[in-house]
Amino acid sequence: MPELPEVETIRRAIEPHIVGAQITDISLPDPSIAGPGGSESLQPALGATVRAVLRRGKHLILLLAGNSGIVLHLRMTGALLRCELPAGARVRAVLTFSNGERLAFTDQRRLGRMQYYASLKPLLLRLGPEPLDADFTWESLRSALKRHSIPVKAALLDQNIVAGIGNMYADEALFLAGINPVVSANQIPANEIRTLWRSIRDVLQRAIEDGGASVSTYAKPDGNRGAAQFSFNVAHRKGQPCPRCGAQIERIMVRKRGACYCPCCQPKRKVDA
DNA sequence: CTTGGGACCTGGCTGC
DNA sequence: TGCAGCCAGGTCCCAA
Repeated sequence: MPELPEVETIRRAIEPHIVGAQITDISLPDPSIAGPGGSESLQPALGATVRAVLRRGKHLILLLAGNSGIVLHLRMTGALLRCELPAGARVRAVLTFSNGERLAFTDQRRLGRMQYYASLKPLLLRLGPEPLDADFTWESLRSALKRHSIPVKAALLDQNIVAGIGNMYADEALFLAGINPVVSANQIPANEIRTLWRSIRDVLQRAIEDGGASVSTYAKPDGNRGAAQFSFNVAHRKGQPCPRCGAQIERIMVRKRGACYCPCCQPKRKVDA
């Protein structure tokens, strides 16, 4: 599923091809992708020039005039392709540009969205810090987690606490930090939060370098698959051996979401060393 | 303010 | 074999 590394991979892949070009056509085979406003809500973007391609959390943003833009969210099964469409692709929207470029938004499950924002400010302010930016410090993570009694896994998925982390990378970051997913966010000692902070950044950075993780429908804009899934320690590896200790990886439900972890490397209570 | 639950969505899987 | 029903999970909305 597209999380921060997948969206960042897409951003880097399309940016050089559409910055400076005008949007000459917006076709919506599935108007519901634009939300309640339907096709008409995207009309203001017609003819506009793409000034930059940005990412904020899991949102992909085509920055247009002033503070306006088109915001895409791929949710579960969305993909953005500038290649030949695979057979059976569920095309929900097609953007055509003045330089001949064409981007197809495919989305099997129709949860994805592509919407025009006259001002991007509310969206940008609503989300938590970017985990790879300098203002995301371990102290800022500590103060955010201090306010929450929910399981730390649920806290990492909360886009207001930190933006861009989804189920896969939350599991991976917690594994690297040796933290059990059900531990309350405000019960984690400072030294472990520092380790978690570093793990979050390491996991995301490495996944970007690998072009994202293709575990289901995710593909890069050129149609190729990412490679980050080959480096997973616990995510999507239920029943397989932990790469660190060999114990069997378990899958439990945390707040209605699946969580994969190593019961040996991520104990609820630390044993004295 | 925080927390929890349901809704959305559909291909793939499970079980009768 | 056929099919009902569950499951995956990111986000929004509502209630407590």
